[in-house]
Amino acid sequence: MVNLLSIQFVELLFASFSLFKKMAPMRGERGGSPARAARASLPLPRRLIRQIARHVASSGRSLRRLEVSGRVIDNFDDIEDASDESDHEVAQPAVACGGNAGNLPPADHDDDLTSLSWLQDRNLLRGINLTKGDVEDTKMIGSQVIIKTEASTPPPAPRAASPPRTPCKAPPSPPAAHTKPPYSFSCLIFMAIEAAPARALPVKEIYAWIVRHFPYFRHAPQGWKNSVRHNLSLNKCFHKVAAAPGLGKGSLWTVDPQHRSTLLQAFGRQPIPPVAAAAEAPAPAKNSPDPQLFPFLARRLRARPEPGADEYLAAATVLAMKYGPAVLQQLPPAAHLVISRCARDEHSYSGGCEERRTAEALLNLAGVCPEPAPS
DNA sequence: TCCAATATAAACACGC
DNA sequence: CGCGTGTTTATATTGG
Repeated sequence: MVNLLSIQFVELLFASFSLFKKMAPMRGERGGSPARAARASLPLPRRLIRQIARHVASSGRSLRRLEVSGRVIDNFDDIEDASDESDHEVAQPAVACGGNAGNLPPADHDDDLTSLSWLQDRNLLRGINLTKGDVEDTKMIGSQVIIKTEASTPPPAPRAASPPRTPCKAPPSPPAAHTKPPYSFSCLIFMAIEAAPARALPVKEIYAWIVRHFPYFRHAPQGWKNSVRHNLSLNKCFHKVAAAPGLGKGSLWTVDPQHRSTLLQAFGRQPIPPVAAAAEAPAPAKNSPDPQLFPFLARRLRARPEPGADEYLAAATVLAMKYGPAVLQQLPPAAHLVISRCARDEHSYSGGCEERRTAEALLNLAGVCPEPAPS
């Protein structure tokens, strides 16, 4: 079997090289200072390295050493200090690309180099599975990237600043009751509705679900409920259906199946879930979901879903976002295949390529390895 | 700078 | 009238 991860990493290097070439006229091809030359020897885009460092930092650790294809980066001060102007500077890749263009992403994919979602898309961060503790940790990513970390000492002082608006590309801090969840309101609503047995909830229940699973909102300013209602009304992904008799005030809200992929894309724009929450140890941390959180989703996933039913992709995504990828490993391999096929087949309109990339990114994020399509 | 996505606030209507 | 729900508008923020 071909080492897919290695291929993907070669793609990363090739894509970086393409970007490097694209940027050349802007940078001007002059001889550089020694410092510049040293910076230019980085085997990864500077911004990419910073994003990896921030992701590692989100677990309370610090990035100490990053090894890419045998090339070592161990001075991150220089990278942090570098100006934005040099963000895209990448040395010519140290590996031969060997005419792998057939597997290259579309040209516009280069833009994704500046986005963490691109890392997910290319499956590079999947291997990051840091654990708490002070011992040094070494991880392999894509069999060619090695990240060494150590516990940050001292841990960064909590900032009194208000929580960042979501979504944000920066990885979220480890979950805590006082921190705002890194999910947008549409994602929160999506999760709440998808987790419901009937996949329909009245507003009140949506509030309750959010408060139950994200304690931040227990003491958040009341405006967030207004935001939820605003989101339900304005977001065409959510539909109001007739209220069941005896429900009381209000209607039931559902996710429009036609717009589920939009919500999935929104999920794809969310930052990677906190590594601590994604660790396979199911010991529920503070603010982490109850194991019984999504019994219906889990049942759906285990019930050999029909091919093409993208709600299983949604369910898989929601499950993985909440439990971590380990949840999906409990599923039969056939379920992985169905999810994979669904992701590839369901979107055949003009934007299908993007849809597929998003779906595959979500699968990667969820830890599901899509099987290569049969030729 | 522009734009899209999102958050937040507020006003208002409606029905119980 | 109060309250919850739903709609709409306006504005701010953030990141690409």
